[in-house]
Amino acid sequence: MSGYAPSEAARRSGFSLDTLRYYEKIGLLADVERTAGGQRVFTDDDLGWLVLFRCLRDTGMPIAQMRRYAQLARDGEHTTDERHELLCHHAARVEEQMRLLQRQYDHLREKIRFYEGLPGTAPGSEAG
Amino acid sequence: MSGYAPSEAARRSGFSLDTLRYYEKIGLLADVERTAGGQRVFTDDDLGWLVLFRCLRDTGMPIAQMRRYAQLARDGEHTTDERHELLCHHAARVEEQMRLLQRQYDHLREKIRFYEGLPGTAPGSEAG
DNA sequence: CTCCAACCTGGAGCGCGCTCCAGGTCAAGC
DNA sequence: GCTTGACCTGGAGCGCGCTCCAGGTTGGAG
Repeated sequence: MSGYAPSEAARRSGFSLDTLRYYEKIGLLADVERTAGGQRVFTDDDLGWLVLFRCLRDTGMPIAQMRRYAQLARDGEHTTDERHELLCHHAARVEEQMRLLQRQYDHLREKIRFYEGLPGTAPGSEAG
Repeated sequence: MSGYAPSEAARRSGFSLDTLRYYEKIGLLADVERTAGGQRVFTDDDLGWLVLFRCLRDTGMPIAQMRRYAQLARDGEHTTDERHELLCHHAARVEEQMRLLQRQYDHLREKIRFYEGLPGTAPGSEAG
């Protein structure tokens, strides 16, 4: 069950080996277990964190904030409120991001419609 | 109607003065008109381009591709097919981006639900 | 005519998030 | 035991998209 070689962890998480090492180096991923010889062994727990990091990264959270979250989690149960709040704030930002993306996507579609000769919109100021 | 000072163009477009100069320098914005003394005068047309650039930028198009699009537009009418295609490809990428964002947002919401003690999900591997 | 805020230029610098490298170590298979 | 590919470290480098700076010019208000 538990105990993945770096390459396996990379494959499963979708992060590169360098990124995994980087995440540990900057203290995002807590110190990863090692073999006697010093090679990393990733646990299911580590993998769980990586899934979370991918989620947060894909939704645009800066690394500094992920670090903060991870640190809070390491600090123990009494930080759950703060972690909850952090995620809620982030979710609100993601919602805003989704609205903006949708709006600009609509603009883009309008522009494309213009190229397809369908009316629907006056060309507006000429920009390509 | 036409003829905006740099600060006005910045205000209207939401780009900084430095960014406007940068966009011209790299050939994204075509050569902007100047006063006798060399100060920029932005036209409605320029503003139209800036609106488009904001749309493309907000949807994640790299500057190199925006440049390509702008160059095609400058090259004339016979590039409309290619421009259309470029925008369509981009729109497809944006759709994928929106799906990913939605998916990860759902994950995030699930995580938040977990903090709120509502069941709905097993905690899964412990990651904060 | 004077002033000063807004503008100009070329070029350096930055913040982010990795990515790559050199030079060395580890460990599984033969 | 030897080979070989995966792994280790510290640190430099990169690509993107700006952002800032110094030192000089412009141009509208008073």
